[in-house]
Amino acid sequence: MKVSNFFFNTLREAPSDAALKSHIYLLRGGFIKQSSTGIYSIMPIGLRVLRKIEDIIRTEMNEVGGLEMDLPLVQTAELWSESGRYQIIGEELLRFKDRTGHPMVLAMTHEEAVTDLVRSVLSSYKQLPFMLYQFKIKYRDEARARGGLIRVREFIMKDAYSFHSTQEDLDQYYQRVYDAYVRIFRRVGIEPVVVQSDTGIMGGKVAHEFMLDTPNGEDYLILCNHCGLQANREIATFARKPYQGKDLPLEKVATPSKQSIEEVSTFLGIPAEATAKCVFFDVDGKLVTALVPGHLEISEVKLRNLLKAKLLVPADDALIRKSGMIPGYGSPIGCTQTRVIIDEALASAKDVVVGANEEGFHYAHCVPARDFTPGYEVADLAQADSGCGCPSCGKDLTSTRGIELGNIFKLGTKFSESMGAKFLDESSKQQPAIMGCYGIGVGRLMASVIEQSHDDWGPIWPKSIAPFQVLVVSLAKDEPVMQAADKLYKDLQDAGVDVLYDDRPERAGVKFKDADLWGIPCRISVGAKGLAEGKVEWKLRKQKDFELISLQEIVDKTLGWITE
RNA sequence: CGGAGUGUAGCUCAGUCUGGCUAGAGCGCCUGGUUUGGGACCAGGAAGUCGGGGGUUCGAAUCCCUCCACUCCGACCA
Repeated sequence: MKVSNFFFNTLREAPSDAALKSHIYLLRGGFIKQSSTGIYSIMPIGLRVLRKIEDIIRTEMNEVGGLEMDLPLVQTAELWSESGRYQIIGEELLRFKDRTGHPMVLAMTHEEAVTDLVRSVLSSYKQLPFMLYQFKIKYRDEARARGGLIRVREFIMKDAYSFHSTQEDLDQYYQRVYDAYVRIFRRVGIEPVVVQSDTGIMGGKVAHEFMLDTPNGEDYLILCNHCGLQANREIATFARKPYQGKDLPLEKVATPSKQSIEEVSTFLGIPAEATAKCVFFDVDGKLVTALVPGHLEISEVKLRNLLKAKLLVPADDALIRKSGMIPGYGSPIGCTQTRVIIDEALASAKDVVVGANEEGFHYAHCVPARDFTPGYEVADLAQADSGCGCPSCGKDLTSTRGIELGNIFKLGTKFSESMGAKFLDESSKQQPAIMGCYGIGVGRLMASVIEQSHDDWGPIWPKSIAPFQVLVVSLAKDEPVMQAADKLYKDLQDAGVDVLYDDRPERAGVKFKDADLWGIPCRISVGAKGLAEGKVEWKLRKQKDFELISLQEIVDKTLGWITE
């Protein structure tokens, strides 16, 4: 491809609404154009990167026996009612009516569609197992798209679905996909952090997320640097260090207008760990009171999973007071009208400060096991944080942020059961297929590679997914230089190299700046000086300096570099 | 959905507070010339419903009302 024939633009300055490096360089290099919030057009050079990422994923999916197919983007509401998700999922699912007034949705994921497809074909265990996958537009009506391609509304996802006759078969296959995922991310230049994750509205029990470790990530990860345990903070378990004070009788203390943990602990001169944080939730219209040690946060995901709640939101004052609790001074002591759940750490804590359920008063020296009457439940409720104990080795955990690149779920029979994707087993018994599902956001992956690989001048693509592997630049308009550059371009093309040729009559500086913004990993410059000695300049994007290579050797050197 | 902010040329922005000539600059783009190794220079040129609507006023990019779009933080997130 010649640049003079290419449709592109590069920006000297970054648009002011881009904050992340990946967003800035995708815009400046002309890879993408924003159409509206979270919706982007992909320019030719950007599509070349996306396609190369897709090819890598496709190869690895085929490697584990995947079969590529294509499912509809527009689906009927009935399909989503069958699984129950039409009712459960909120506004993120875009609903609309077709011309006949029939309720429809834009698919945000394809479990329903694939299960519908499979149930129409599946009848016997002899057909199992198999895995179907696709690269498909998803639409999610995100409350807040952000960060360029990191979080968008419309995006291409590789989604894959496997079907099995036994749990063992799924377990085994799940591990194969896990390994394939690690290979995929390594091939695009990312060493993923794999964490245990919540299964959310997908149902199922086991799930992993493949994350890019970066301060710009929107997920929080809990890691143990000693034993290697890794989990999403939403579900990370940890070893408690319950506060152990003195054995003293409960004592009511005045804490006038001190409501927050910080205010109370400062006022009483005690550490935050020596308090109990009392948080109220509205769970399907009923008040649930949850308590964690004062220095920790509640994990709403843990609570939601525990309660199997559909809707869990912070309770408003009216609901709290109606149930006999006082906001800011709440505690389970003497409370009878709400369900009380306390974190494991509090169950064995001693001498903590809790609310007195009375405006302006707290209780000191509380021993929950002794004083929380009439009753309570104990659960893993608190969100792990750096400094908490590792649940397997006991050492301190650390916290970091990450971008979720892909995930894998053991779905089980959630969809096959509710939608009737069943088969006859060896003993002629009807069984629901056991499913797994596996996703990767392609555009997000492209952006993540830049997040991890760039310098002050632009992205640095690994050659596996670069828009072109090699860029040939002519540095002068005079005939000998142009002819030599033309010939080199043709020679490289003939040798099968994926090459872009900057044949524009621009100054060298302009071409070099564009080359950096395109991030093409190898640049070969043809100039008058070098040509006088029969040489051209060879420079890798990630290196500072170039070396002179003779025209006779340059094609072989390039081929050698490509197959390195 | 809460909080904060921004909307003037393709991009970056000035002008708005304190209303007043024909709405500006740099970059980019077009024409001609001069240049030619890290975003050159000179001359000329095209390009704007000042986000939309309504209002106040002799007069609105500027003041008021309202709607919209976009960004960031938070909530939410298969």
